[in-house]
Amino acid sequence: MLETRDNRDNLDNIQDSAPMDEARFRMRLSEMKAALRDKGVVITRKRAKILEALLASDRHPTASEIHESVKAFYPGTSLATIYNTIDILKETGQALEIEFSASANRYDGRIPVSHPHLVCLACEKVEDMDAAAPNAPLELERVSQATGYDIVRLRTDYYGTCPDCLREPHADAANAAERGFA
Amino acid sequence: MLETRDNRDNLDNIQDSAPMDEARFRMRLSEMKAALRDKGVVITRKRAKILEALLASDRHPTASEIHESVKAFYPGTSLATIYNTIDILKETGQALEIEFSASANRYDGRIPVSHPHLVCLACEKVEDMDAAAPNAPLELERVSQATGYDIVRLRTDYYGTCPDCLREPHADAANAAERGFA
DNA sequence: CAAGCGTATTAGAATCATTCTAATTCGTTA
DNA sequence: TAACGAATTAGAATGATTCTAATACGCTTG
Repeated sequence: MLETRDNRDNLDNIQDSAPMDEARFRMRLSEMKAALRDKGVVITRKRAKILEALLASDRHPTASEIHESVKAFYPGTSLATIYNTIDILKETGQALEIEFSASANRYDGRIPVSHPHLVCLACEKVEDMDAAAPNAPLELERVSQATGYDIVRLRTDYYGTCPDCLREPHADAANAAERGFA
Repeated sequence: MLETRDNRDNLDNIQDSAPMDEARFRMRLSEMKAALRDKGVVITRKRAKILEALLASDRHPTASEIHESVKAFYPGTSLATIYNTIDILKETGQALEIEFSASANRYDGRIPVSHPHLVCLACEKVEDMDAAAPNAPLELERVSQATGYDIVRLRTDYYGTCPDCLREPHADAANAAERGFA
């Protein structure tokens, strides 16, 4: 362990995450369901929709965005159910919470382990920066050793303005609907 | 620009931030005051105390921790004044906000530019990881170029349990009073 | 099909950090 | 001393999240 890694030259790989193709979507979805069932959690129809909404959005949805999405199918759904399900996903390691105090938290069910994000301060979307993940600045174990902390998670987020918002200064959070091929 | 940097071998430098010595404290304090005056902001006695409380704490205080600290000198002080002053500090680039949604935000007036933090999930303190700053994983400009974003800030935080809390499982936020040589 | 049990779901209240508001006070300068 | 703008205040408003206590649902067993 503690292997040395050279960070040069792997920047060419950086790219924001592409929309998930349907095959990957289905695979990840059953992965999540399986993980929940393993813990004895019942996959109700509402919960299934919540998982789908989480995966279908390519902007890392908030609890309330998921809520809107689910209500299109099950109008009576309560926000509490969304939070409840998200909690289970977090506990089982199936979703990553990306905390924001200024606005609502966002959730990543596609890549539930820590990885860099691109956060647009204009439209508030959050994109994955997939390729940079292996670039993780300093590995957890190494920082643990160096600091005496028991490090369990690394958060790396880049804040700025996304290309869309750079082009159209007034593009706001509204143009960020779900895609939803589920 | 876009110079290549090798990230190997500079891990030996990692260390959490030491308490600020008095000389550095005074220097940074007048730096902050000067920056505010430049913007036409009046440095009232209360505001001076707020700056001092921000600098004196080595755990990156919350607004309400600063409030407590200031109330020891000016009992009538309102929380709104704390937030008000923090806002000015943020606007003038004199303090960095470290957002947490689960609990209150914390503020860094010592090193107001983006740098890695060590966050203890047990006692909630936030320490600077000074030496790792030059290690910044991927420079802002480089990520900007690679992604098309206009990146303005990088957040890098390591979450875990600090050495103190590892030793005493029940050390809580209470044992984190201000030092206060101001 | 009916009864019973545990989980899921609900509406609404509670919490907590933060922001807002409108009124008051302070500091400075004339 | 008067007057103006900035600073400060208490308390209300906001908004995300969590809590609570009651109800509904889904499944199993008789």
